[in-house]
Amino acid sequence: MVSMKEIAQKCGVSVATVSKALNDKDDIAESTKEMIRKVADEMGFMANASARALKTNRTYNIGVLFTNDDAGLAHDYFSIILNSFKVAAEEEGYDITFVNHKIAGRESTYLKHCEYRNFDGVAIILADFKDPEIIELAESKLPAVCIDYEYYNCSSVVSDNTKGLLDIVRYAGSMGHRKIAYIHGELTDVTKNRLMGFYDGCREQGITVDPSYVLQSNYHDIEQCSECTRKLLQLEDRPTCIICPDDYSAMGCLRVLAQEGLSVPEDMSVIGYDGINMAMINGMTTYMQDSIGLGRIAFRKLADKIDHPEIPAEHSVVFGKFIVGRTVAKIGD
Amino acid sequence: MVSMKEIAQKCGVSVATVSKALNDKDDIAESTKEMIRKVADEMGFMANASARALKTNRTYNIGVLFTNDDAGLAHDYFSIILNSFKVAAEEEGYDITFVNHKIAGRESTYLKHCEYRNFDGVAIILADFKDPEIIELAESKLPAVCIDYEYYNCSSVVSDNTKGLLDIVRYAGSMGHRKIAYIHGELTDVTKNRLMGFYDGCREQGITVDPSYVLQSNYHDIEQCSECTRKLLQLEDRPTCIICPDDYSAMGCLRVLAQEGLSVPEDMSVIGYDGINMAMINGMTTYMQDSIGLGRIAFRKLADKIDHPEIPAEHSVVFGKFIVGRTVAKIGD
DNA sequence: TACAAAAAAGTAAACGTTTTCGTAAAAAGG
DNA sequence: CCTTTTTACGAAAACGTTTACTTTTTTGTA
Repeated sequence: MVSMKEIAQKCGVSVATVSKALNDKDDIAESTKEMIRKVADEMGFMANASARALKTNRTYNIGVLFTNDDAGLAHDYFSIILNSFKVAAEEEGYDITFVNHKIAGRESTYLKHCEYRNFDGVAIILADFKDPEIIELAESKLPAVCIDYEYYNCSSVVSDNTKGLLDIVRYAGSMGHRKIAYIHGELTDVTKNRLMGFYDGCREQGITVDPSYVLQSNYHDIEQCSECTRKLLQLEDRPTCIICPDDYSAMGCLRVLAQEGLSVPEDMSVIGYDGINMAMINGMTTYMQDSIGLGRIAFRKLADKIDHPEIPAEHSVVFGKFIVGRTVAKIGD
Repeated sequence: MVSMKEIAQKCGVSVATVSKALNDKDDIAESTKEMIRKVADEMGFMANASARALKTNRTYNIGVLFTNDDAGLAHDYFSIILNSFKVAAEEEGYDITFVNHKIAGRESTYLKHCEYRNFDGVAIILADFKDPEIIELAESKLPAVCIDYEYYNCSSVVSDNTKGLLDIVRYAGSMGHRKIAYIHGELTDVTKNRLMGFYDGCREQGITVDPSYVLQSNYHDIEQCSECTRKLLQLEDRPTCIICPDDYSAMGCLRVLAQEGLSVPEDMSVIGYDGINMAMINGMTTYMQDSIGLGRIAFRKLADKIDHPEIPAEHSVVFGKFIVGRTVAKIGD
């Protein structure tokens, strides 16, 4: 690896001059800069990020927390957010590195890992938000941004979950559905907001919610959602429309319906959530979250926080879009 | 950030002793080590990766090349490989950072980026293998491993593409199919091997391949695959079975068949490739690549190369598994 | 021409580690 | 009790940058 020292020698100037020339400082003559840049190119010079970081306390590297549980990077919804975050970050010269809790092979904490790597900031994209280690990280001094979760002094970007469910229920209502079931995910903030939207929507339509129509499953869990679907089918007074926690677990719902010989949407209407690729291809009626927007805005928030650590935490909401597919029937005429 | 200097002061020893104690060198008394470790813990000490890297020329950071084109990180097949690579790497104390060709916001090359960040090695997981920048990277001194592509002096891990197609054709043959179409991807090494397996299988079964049954599409391209499917349907003598480039683009094939009012598998059999989640859920007959194995083995190869740069490039093959789904009918009885 | 001001370049310390080499003290050997 | 070996630790240089400060050179002005 050729270093500034070698360039300095070849150019007959000091190392400081080389550094300043390559960083385009204004106390170096333009002619000297050009000469140095030319030689640096010829010699195939590349700065050393470690040395630079050591001196400047800035790595231009962002930590990303993305759990390996569940589908990990293959998660159909969060992987898109991550990709969009990555694209935005690279656009502005940041690299991204995954945060884990090992350092040099031995156990550590997420926060320690970030300190070790000197990340300029961290994005908590997919994680168990109740994990004390995650909380420690979010509440630390390190600039951070959370996706789909709000901590007190950590910026966040969340989807408009309340409106999402409201739109869904309104649509179902407009199609004549009065018996609407909602299989929701674990009771996180996201779910609570969606439930709020669900109840609001029902109230608006003058629908009294049958408590047995509201079931708890888990996000991204096909089996659980299948199980809940079976329960709904066993009810004396079946719903006519089932809202699933997300498009992926909705596959479980669809499978059970197929097994029971029910066709969608003729015998049962189904609505998903997220707008993942597979759902769109298969004509699922769903609420498409703006995952690309989520990732991009999350990066922006984080970059702002890195540049201006004094700005207070901000909580942004990103709006999605209701998608009319082929899984909801018009009924009751 | 508390540094070794502060610990040294508090302990009344030198910085060198602190470093050696924390790195468990054997010229430090056990009692001293314990004392230093205790104080370090109390003070919340965390080493500085940049400083360490500067001194040791080792970052324990691996660069991962994963293009943003196409689906990017949301790619149903490669994201699983990446995840498995990530898990394996983290297991052994490596971090992973994405490689791009920007440094501090200005254009650069992939190789330069790796030099800048001092990666110990690089994994080329999803990329345009004909891009000169990628070739430069693969052929460089930097320890590297490629997935699904072979360069001369770069280790690689590839899937058993020939056997994959052989198994597929054998199965189709065993189900009575003699008119088998193959929509393949771009003419890469992967495709060439698959074509070899395809022709081998046909020969084995005594099937003369009708040239109009072999069409070129692109991987992961639903539209192209739809288009090819339409072409096949227009043939006077239609095939009875269509093999698609991959499970994802097979969705295009299925959609066209549905549009034409053909049911699968009664009117047309369809076989995919990859064994992605969506395909498995939907009962697709396909060849499941061992993507988890691919990622894990790729990491192992890379780690070995990092530890022993002198070992020559190795090319490993990972075997997959044929999956019998519900998209191929038995015919001809 | 002389001198101040501005421009250009250099000096040296610092960032936080690791590691080689040196040395004092302790232990072992005779 | 003296010499040799071993053990435990420290001093200092080095990794490749950046940057505050100083020095030298050039330019401008009277």
